[in-house]
Amino acid sequence: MESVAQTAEGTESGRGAACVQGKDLAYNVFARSCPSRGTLEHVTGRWGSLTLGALHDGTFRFNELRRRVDGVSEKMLSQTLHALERDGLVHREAQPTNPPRVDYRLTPLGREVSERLLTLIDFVEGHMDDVLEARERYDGTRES
Amino acid sequence: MESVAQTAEGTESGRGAACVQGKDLAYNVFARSCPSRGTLEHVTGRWGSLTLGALHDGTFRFNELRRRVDGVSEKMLSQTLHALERDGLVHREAQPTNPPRVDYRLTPLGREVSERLLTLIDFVEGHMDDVLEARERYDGTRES
DNA sequence: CCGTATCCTAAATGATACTG
DNA sequence: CAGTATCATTTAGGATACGG
Repeated sequence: MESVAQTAEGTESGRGAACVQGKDLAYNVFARSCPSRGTLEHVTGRWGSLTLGALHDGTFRFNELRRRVDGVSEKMLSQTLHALERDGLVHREAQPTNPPRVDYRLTPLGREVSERLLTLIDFVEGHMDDVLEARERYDGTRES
Repeated sequence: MESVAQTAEGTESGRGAACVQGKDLAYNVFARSCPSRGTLEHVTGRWGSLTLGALHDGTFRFNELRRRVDGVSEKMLSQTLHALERDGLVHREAQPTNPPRVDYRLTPLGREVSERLLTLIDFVEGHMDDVLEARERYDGTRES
């Protein structure tokens, strides 16, 4: 009987141990080697978050997405889309035409994720002035 | 007069161009080199997201945090906390005692961010079974 | 206890070329 | 168009040692 992750000592409030094993609330990103941590990284990763955010606006082809996610390379977008498709967040539909046409869109699950992600993104964007101001204060009290 | 980022062509719906310059809604993570992208990465990054999530539960000392964020190294936690402090999301309070005692907690802004982040994290954790199932389907239709 | 400094490895990313 | 393959480079990350 080996416990999967002994995150906290037990005295504190929230989110301790417990990853998988049993019935309900079993996943815990705070525990190393919990599969949910990997998925969270796909979702919140540099390109994953932007790709999910872009797909929130509709259905797009590969190169359309590339333009919407400014700065992403072919390789990274391809890799990101594969990971999100594998996790069941993105649906890929290839038309057997010539030239080929491939459409990407969110699955219902992916839509729920991107909804919550966009809530976060919009909040951050909406408070960038506060962040930039905080940075100036932080940097100001330390110039050597 | 050089436009900062020509993300989309204009035909599509949402989130095109516009980063900074003027009055209100000016930041756009989808544009390369928009400062909000950097902050989003601090917030959603591998250790940033877990650190903000851990701090949602209260005030913690450095090594308490290290235990809560299972697997983080001293170096990464230190770096992460500095970035979050600089962005005005985390407050650091050092007592001049011996041995030293340093407490970390969320700022009001950081709390709002972590709230939205946790909404996302909890959703992902709550649907890991769906994700894992999707992965099996994905992998199943492709075993060479 | 709370870190920083250093060194080193592994992973992520970018650039380029090429295929169906 | 929609990618994959390969290679070069950058960056993140871990281990360790040391200092306030």
